[in-house]
Amino acid sequence: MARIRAQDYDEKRNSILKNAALLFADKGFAGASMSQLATHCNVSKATLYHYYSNKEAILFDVLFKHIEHLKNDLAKVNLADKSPEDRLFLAVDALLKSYEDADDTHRALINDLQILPIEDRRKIKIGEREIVVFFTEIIISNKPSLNDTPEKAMPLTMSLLGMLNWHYTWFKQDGPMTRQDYSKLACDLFLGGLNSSKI
Amino acid sequence: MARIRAQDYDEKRNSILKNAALLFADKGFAGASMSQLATHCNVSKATLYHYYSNKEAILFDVLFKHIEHLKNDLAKVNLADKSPEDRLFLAVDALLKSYEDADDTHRALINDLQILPIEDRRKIKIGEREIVVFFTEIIISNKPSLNDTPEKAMPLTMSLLGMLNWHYTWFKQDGPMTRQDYSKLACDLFLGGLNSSKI
DNA sequence: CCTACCGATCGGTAGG
DNA sequence: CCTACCGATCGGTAGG
Repeated sequence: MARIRAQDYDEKRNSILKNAALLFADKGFAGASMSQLATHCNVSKATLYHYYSNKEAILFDVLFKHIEHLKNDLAKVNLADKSPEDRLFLAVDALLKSYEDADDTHRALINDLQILPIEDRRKIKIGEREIVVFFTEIIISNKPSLNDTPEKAMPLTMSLLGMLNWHYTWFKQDGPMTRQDYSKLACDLFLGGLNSSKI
Repeated sequence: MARIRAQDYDEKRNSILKNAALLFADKGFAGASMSQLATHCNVSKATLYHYYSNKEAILFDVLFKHIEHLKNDLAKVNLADKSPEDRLFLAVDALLKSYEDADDTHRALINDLQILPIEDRRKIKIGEREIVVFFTEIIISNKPSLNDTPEKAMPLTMSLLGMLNWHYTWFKQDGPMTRQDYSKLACDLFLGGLNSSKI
């Protein structure tokens, strides 16, 4: 009989990731200590080193899985047989929804990515770029003439992603506007601008 | 005869602020040590404590002066006798220009503000809110009907500021597009959307 | 000889 | 404004 992993292996690993994201987001990578993380996870510090070889490996796993999660949620959206406008709305709404339980990880990505060694950083950046390309293609399907002015496509995509990625700084969970309301507003604003005479 | 300050007092203080912003932005507040900062400034660690009572006081000064600088640059823009569209463009362009030599400080503000104690944080937030109000008023002058739907004005303002504040993550100094080019594009996109039928 | 940890402590370095 | 340090805590690892 083959040896098996502890039955709560995945559960514990997920607890480490979740608490690490929270601590990294709140105190920054250097400000969050392994001791604090251990306390938050109700395990010993040695246990953390059983799951991860060092602190950086935890940060990498947090950020990498975050990007994978976003990519998965976007890939699940069924865009076939939809109008270009609907495709944009569905993608924007899926991204904001995917951020919903990942605000900590989102903040850790923005604040702490540069801590990682170049090679790890590159692996994260590749995933980020896939998401950018995903949105760029939808945007171009909404304005095919962008194929003639490719130098405009990137700044326009980053303008939309700027709106969405900045969302966490001001959005109030218990305000009058839901995340889906904002998806609609951001899409209307962006598409209205994209189709105006000046762009 | 009254005692005078060292003739290079301001120069040295500015060097501390500039190098601190760079280190905080690159390594995060906790990851940037006072020893490293002293080395970067070519002074001893004790000298830093002559200018600032502790590490947090340096962070506060970096962030507070950054906001003051942004507010000053915006206040200098002459908006009188300008069309609403021109007012928005001038304000957006002034903000992006003000960010030009302050990318480090901008990143420190985004990453490390929450490190500060609540009272200091509040002082920074007050300044940020003044900037938001400044832009909200210009946006409303471009679409007076927003006075009837005030719940839309804030998310719209934050959408514009999201584009501008996210700019540092993708903008390349030596790319084909200048900051002023992007000011124009962001304004056209935003105004086009603002004036479209859906908003 | 493995996996899954624990209490205690290492050599260095942090802010002050 | 320096050298010389401190109490404490850091990330990481020892034996069992």
